[in-house]
Amino acid sequence: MTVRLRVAPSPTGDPHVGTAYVSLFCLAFVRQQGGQFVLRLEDTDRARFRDDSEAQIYDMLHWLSLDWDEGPDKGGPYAPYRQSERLDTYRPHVDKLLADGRAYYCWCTPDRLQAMREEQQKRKVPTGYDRLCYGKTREERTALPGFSAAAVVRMLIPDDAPLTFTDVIRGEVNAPRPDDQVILKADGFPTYHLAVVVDDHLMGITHVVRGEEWISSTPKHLLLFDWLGWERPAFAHMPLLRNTDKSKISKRKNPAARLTWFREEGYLPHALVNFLGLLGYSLPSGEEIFTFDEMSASFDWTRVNTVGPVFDLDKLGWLNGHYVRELAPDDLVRRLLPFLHDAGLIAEPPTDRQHADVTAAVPLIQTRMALLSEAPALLRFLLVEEDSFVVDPAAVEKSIVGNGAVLAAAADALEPLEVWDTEHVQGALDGALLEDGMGLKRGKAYAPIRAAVCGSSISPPLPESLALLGKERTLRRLRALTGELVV
RNA sequence: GCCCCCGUCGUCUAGCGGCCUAGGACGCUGCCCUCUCACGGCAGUAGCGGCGGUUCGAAUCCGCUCGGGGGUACCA
Repeated sequence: MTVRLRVAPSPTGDPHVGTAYVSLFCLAFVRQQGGQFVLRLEDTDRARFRDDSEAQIYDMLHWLSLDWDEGPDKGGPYAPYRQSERLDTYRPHVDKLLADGRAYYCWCTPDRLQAMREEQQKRKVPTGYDRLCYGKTREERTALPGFSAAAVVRMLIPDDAPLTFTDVIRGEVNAPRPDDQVILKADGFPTYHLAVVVDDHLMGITHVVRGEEWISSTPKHLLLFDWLGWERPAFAHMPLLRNTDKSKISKRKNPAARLTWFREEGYLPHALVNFLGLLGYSLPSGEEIFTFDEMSASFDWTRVNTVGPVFDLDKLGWLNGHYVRELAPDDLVRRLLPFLHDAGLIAEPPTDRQHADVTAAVPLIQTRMALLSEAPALLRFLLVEEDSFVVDPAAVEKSIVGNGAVLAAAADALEPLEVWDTEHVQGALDGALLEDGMGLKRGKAYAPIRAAVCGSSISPPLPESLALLGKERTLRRLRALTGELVV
């Protein structure tokens, strides 16, 4: 029997990091077992529906190479994969439950339900529907208060509803006793609870993998599977990703809750995948740097933790830096180009000169960034339009004031160079400024030059930087600051 | 309020009764390398929430307690 798992995001806004997290674990298992992974859109909430969300979900999962075998975009034997297009498939099951006496119509208004809950809370009893509508015809109900013309359908939860189930991550789990849950809304759409059960069964899903937040509604699903005469799937409730304050990760408190944020900030997709695999999970080998295939090969649900991990950006940054350093230089160049363009440093597409400059400079900055978005600051001195070049005032204050003589000496030493490369530049500089020249230590000598030419007190190695910059710009920047600042 | 889940360094984790005076990683601190910043190398810092049991022996099992989280919707 082949394993079939699914991820079921709701297109309600920016794709959520939890979708990628759950997808990764599903896929690790599916690929190991040779099963299928289904992408299903749970778009039954018309109020929160966002039009562009679906395309973004595809985009981000593709970016992460978390690919599905069946879905709304690629079809499959159980199409359609959008719940909004499956409305007809839910209705017969509702009718069956109604006919079997497992569900009933309810005409209560939202106001009445809210008042009822408030009153229950005041009395310190569990909140839940009071079954005012149960067993009544529409006509009988009309006479009572809080009547609404549009009816919903509710489950009739029996006293002996099963509350225990086996979770492949947690073992035996006790879940709370459910309320008479609405399964069909007044607008004719099913609620998540009905739709998920019907679709999971019809699509042959063998393992329901979802966030821990769903544990409390699992008994409703159990009941539905049983009532409809369907075999229950296996359940795996993943730990919830957390904000720093331990609350469930949210877009409001944490930029990392939005998947698009990672790409915008210059994280590498395989770094993010590796990091997500580290949250609530560890490989048997103890290795922390691993690929999807390595994770998949040894994947085991029982190794998934039950505690919700805090999403630690520091560690992700370190991992990203590791992967940046591992990139082939031309690959890094390709990934850097969009960031340099967004910073206004290069054209789109880049000129040959710009492309050559970036290619030559990449080896100098590869160990100097954790995120791709840090590249513009590192390469600004090289790529900026000459008349836009400015020296950071803090660097002027710190390294240039009082060192005009060093700049002048450096310019004089570089001026006659015929061959302009790292070796010759460094030779000229050292000859003029170190023991055979001004008698300075290299650190002392290079600081003002670095500030004047690179515009900052931090830069890639100096001789290499000057070699890339070229003689003309180097001398112009040195001369621009020599005169007025000599003490 | 009611119900459920969970509890090892600041963070991610290893541990599944003796191998633990608790291991690794990130972070942080110091040192080395060094033209700045990084990278790299080395060292250090810091934890089994608490209290009772069970046991010859508990981070590992049980109970209570405290703490955290989630659910409690015609949202998913």
